[in-house]
Amino acid sequence: MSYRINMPIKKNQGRPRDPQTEARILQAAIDLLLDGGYAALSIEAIARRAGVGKTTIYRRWRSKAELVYEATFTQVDERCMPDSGDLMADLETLILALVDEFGSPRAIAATPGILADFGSDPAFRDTLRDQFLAPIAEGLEARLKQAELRGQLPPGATGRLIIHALGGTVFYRYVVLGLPMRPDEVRGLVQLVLRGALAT
Amino acid sequence: MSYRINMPIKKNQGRPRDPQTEARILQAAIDLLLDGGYAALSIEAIARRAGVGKTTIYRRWRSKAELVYEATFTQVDERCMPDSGDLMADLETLILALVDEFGSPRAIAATPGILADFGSDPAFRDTLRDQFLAPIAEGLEARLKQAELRGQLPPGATGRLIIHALGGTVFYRYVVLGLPMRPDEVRGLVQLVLRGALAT
Amino acid sequence: MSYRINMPIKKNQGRPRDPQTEARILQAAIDLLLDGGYAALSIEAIARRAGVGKTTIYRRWRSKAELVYEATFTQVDERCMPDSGDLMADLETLILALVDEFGSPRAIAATPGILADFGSDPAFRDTLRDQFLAPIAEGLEARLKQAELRGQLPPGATGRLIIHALGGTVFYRYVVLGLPMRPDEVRGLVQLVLRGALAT
Amino acid sequence: MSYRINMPIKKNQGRPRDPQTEARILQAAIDLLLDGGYAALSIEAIARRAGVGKTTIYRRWRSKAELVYEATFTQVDERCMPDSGDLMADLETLILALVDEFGSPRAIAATPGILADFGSDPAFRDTLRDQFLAPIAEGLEARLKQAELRGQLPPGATGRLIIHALGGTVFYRYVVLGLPMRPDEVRGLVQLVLRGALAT
DNA sequence: GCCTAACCGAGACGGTACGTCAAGTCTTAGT
DNA sequence: ACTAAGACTTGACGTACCGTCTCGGTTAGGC
Repeated sequence: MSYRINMPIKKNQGRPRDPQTEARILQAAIDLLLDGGYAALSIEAIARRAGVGKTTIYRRWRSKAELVYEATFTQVDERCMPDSGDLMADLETLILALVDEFGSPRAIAATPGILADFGSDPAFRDTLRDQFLAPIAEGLEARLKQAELRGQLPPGATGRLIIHALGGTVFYRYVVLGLPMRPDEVRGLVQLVLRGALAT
Repeated sequence: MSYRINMPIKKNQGRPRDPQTEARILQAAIDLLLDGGYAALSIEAIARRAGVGKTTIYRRWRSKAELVYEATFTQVDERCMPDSGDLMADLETLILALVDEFGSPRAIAATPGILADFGSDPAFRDTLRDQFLAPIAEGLEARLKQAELRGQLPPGATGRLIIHALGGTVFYRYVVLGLPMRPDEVRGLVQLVLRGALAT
Repeated sequence: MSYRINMPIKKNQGRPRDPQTEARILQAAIDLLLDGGYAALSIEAIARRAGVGKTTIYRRWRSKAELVYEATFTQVDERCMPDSGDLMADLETLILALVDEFGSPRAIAATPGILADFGSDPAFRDTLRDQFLAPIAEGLEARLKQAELRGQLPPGATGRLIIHALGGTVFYRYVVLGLPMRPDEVRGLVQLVLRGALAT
Repeated sequence: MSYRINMPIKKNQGRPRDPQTEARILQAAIDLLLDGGYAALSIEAIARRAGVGKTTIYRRWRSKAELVYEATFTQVDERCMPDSGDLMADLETLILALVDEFGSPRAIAATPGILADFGSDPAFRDTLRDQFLAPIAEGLEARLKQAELRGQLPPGATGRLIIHALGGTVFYRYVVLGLPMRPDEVRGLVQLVLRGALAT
């Protein structure tokens, strides 16, 4: 269910893992990420900085990408779709939150690298999609469906398209172009897409 | 102007470069890219397969990313904005061409890696933007401006947003999700965005 | 007195050691020694094969060398100098027994490694000399002294030299050259050395 | 022909190996051997001290044992059998030279480890036998054969036995017991063995 | 019938070294 | 000046063991 794999299999055998160790590793990864970037990041360096053996890292994460992913995106599961009744306002809130998360220095530093490593590994891409994006997308999709039923949106299969257009634009700005999005740009984007959907 | 750097400095001294060598290197890069992915690609392997010294490669490209970029995206400059008078049809044509290019196996294999390597190098990101994206974006922007003047689009600075929304969605589908876009999805996207712009 | 160290300190407190555990460990060591050699032997592997925790091994032996030594050479103390009156026959008997012990597959596999590990540890070398070689050497020396008194050997300090020549030749054949000694070669050796001593 | 393996195959292709590099590596190995012993020696440490990449070492030697062997025993080929007419004096000279070589601190530190590593590798043991011991043994054997023809030794196949007894005793003293041999002990050994052979 | 202490298995932990791979630079001989 | 080959230093890879430690749990004798 989790993107983490090396959970201990048997229940309570052996010395239990030190929970602080994990925090130290993740923090070391973030620190190094911020001052060297993803490419300059190595498991060795993380281990060195965290004061930890390499095995201790490999015991927990299968690859640099998974480790950095966990170090970078954490609040994922807590995010949920707001529902104020005003669809456009809710979408704006959601995208602003997305921008907030993707616009953080650590996310900017980490995302392209993670994407590249996940690109060659389908399982990892699924992880990303399921763990990180799916929750948002599902909440959003449900909200759109609901809006459709309420008559706020015309019926049709535009839901997925809206999601991809909103998410894609944000990704594009941050990952490809490296240009942050101002709040008014977010509002403009939501208006553009939502009006387009309404006009269908 | 070009992302290629190591042009011979002095004029015509010494043995001239073998023009076939370049082709062999690019072909080797493509071959290896297709069956191992970007991460499994190394200058050494390319040199080995092309039957070429490593120096010969380093003389021509500054990095793996630049080499792969050139090997992957070539028809770039030749593309231009169609102008049939029907804006929506023209946009559809353009995005279909973009999808065609991004959807090719070699582009799918190369893009995330190139992006990651460019992400940490601002100069390289500019290269990408200028060489690859700017020509499209500029043509598109001009076309939109023209449409605005013709009264086919309401006045306002939505041009850049439209471009980012269109490009971003394609990028998101191919690079992040790994899902190809069908022609009808492209048409849906163009309609969504354009109608949104019109409704502003 | 013994090369084994970690005997329980306090008398009979706590759960007593399971005597079978020791046997299982030694057996595991022998098995692994026979199919992988001394170098491929690790405490971890022994523990794994014996179904035992590593601590259980470290509680009993200080090092791999000590463990393997005990696993390999066991009948040592029981051997004693034969005394039939015929010195040459007795020596032959003794050396044949030595050859028997050194020629066993497990001894061949273990000896060079043990020697190497003991080489850097003077205390361990003494252990080897005292525990393993000294009993033989002493019995032999006494026997030679006796022969001297009986007039079967000329007086002089050749005793130790004889011992080293006999032991060294066996060692050289098995450890250095890896060539087994046939019984007739053993007889030849004893004759050579003893006649040499008599001719002094 | 040589125990070194990774000689360049093709003739004069590529950058030639720096001859000084080899010397630096061997010297580093000797230095570390002398103050830490064979067991504490690692390829990494040698590379570090020699200021050399690990690959540069692996390019030249297959294993630590081969490298140390070359670093330790070098004058091998130059040694030859003296022939003064006096067999016993010649043997004494030879064994004194052997003692000299095996008694050096570096040889004492290296030999047990080399032997152990060679023990599990038959090819390496052959190397040792052929490269190092065979030249001595052959010269010695020829000399003994000659002595036999001259009537200085009784006819018979005692040659090999004599060689093993002499060499074995020296090995035993240095490698197993760690006891140096004094010149008078060497003389005693030669006398013992040679008189034994004469008495046959 | 507890208590205490040692035993035991499992496995986490910080290390060190392994042998391999690729990076980018340099140095040959030859074109 | 170009080329192919390959030596060179550097540094990271992922794995294997080292010897120590920390758990839950067992097994005895002494109180």
